[in-house]
Amino acid sequence: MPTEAELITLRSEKRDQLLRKADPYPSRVERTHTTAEAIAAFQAAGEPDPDETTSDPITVTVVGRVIRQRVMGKAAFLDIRDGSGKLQLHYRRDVLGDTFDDLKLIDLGDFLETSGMLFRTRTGEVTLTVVSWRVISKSLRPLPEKWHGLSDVELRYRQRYLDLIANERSREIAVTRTKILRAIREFYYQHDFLEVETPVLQTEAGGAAARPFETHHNALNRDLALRISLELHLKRLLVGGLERVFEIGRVFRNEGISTHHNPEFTLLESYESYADYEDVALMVRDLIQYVARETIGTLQIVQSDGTVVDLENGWERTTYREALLKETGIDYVEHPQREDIIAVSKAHGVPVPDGASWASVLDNLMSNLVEPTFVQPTFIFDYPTALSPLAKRKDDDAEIVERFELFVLGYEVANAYSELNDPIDQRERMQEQAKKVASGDEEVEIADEDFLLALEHGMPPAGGLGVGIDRLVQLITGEPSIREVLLFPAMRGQLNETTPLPSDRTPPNSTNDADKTVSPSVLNEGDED
RNA sequence: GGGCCUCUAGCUCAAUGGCAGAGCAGUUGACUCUUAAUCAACCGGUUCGGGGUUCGAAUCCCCGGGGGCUCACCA
Repeated sequence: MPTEAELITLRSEKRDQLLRKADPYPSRVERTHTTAEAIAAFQAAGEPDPDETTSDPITVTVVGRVIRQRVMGKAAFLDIRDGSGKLQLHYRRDVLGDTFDDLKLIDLGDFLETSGMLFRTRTGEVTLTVVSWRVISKSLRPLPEKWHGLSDVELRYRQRYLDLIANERSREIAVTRTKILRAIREFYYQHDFLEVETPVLQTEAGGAAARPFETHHNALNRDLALRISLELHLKRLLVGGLERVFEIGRVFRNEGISTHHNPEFTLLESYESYADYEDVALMVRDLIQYVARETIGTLQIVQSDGTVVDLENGWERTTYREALLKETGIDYVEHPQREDIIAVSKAHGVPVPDGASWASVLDNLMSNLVEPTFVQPTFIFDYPTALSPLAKRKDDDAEIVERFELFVLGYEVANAYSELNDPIDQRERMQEQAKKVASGDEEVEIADEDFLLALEHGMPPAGGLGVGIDRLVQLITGEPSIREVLLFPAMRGQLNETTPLPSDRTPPNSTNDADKTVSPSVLNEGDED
């Protein structure tokens, strides 16, 4: 009787019947082996046959969620899954007696605790002969289909738990992501970096050119912003004498959503005193190679479209000026005037937004015409000073800073510089940025007095790095959309209305007197609510 | 925000202007080595919402909503 409401009602009634026998939601559960451990133990013992008296059978208690059910009269096979894998269970009426019939109360999705002996079936599958079993969690809603699984992208993102249940690939990505984070931490620990945490709520969001989210602190009656980068606080720590620090943290940018942008994303930043951007370039290459080796065991990474990214050999270096010149024939230093660069941009078919500064027009050119061409890992060194208010100028050219960005698959994966530690220059550069706000450029670095105060106490020379973790995970998993590597990507609106549970469910403690086996016909008539 | 595509049973999908269907899941029955178990019967719909055109709309048109891709935006 399957509208969704009816499916739920049926399961609820099975729950009630289970309640009369035992609590289907016990808090204490027994488990001697994961399913993977059980199979391994069976094999390690030489696969003793429980029907033979010559050897001791392997007896285990395992737990897991029922994902398939094949009932054949007086015997049944159930597949359960736990975090380690799957195990087939064999229920036999001649072994279980009356408790065999309780299988009727089991639905796909329920969690079981089962004890018994392992054997190998005729068709070769390691299987548990169930001697005793019980329900340890009853599922009230039907799961996605067992074969086709869940493919509706919207449901996969909004109800990720269903995606994780139904799709192996989804579990794989989630696991790879945590392995990547662990490998990053290991790498930094090995290099004597301290992992630190800095504020998410800030009076002014700085360290990057992006629009922040605004919020409000009631007790202080004060507007606050969610951070857009980690940079300015981490540098304060360098001032304080922590020589090597890193943070992996969520930052928030009030911008559009795309296959490479989510409003909140995970940023890695690290700062190393007495290093410069050349040191950082070597480090980031080592870091990414280390992460790839530790997580997927290869440096040749196949993307979903078949492109192979080679993290072993690429790593070409070019400069900002060279890259633009080579790809477009434009030598930007020959176009120092705003009107001039705008004309060049338009001549190359790149539209110019109203009020764009010289720097943003130039940057636009790069991101439209040049960056997409770098598929294999490529460093672009030496950015125009106007684009990089927090980076140190080159010794021999004040208009260029010691900065590089790393591009893979046409998008930015890392950004680094020799950090600007001259407080006077820093103040002027921030004030320069402030002027852009006046002329209509909304996304610029703001002058942060607290940060400048720290710098004025002296910050050691340092090399800093920022890596978009979500994009790195995309690269390593080969996923073309950032939403696939975020467990809960940002979605517009809400989950569609769902079928509520029946309202007359009795809570476990209030003993309900018998009677209430509602017949299907009764259910059909009553359209309550 | 623009363009293109998309939304049908719990899930996966058919039906292109003419009675809204199948598989899985579910219920009942048969079945003690199955594994997408099998066999039989049954149950299941606000076709995303609203309006319109038409004798007749899942289908065509308009408005709105969700989602995907893409462009713009976005280091």
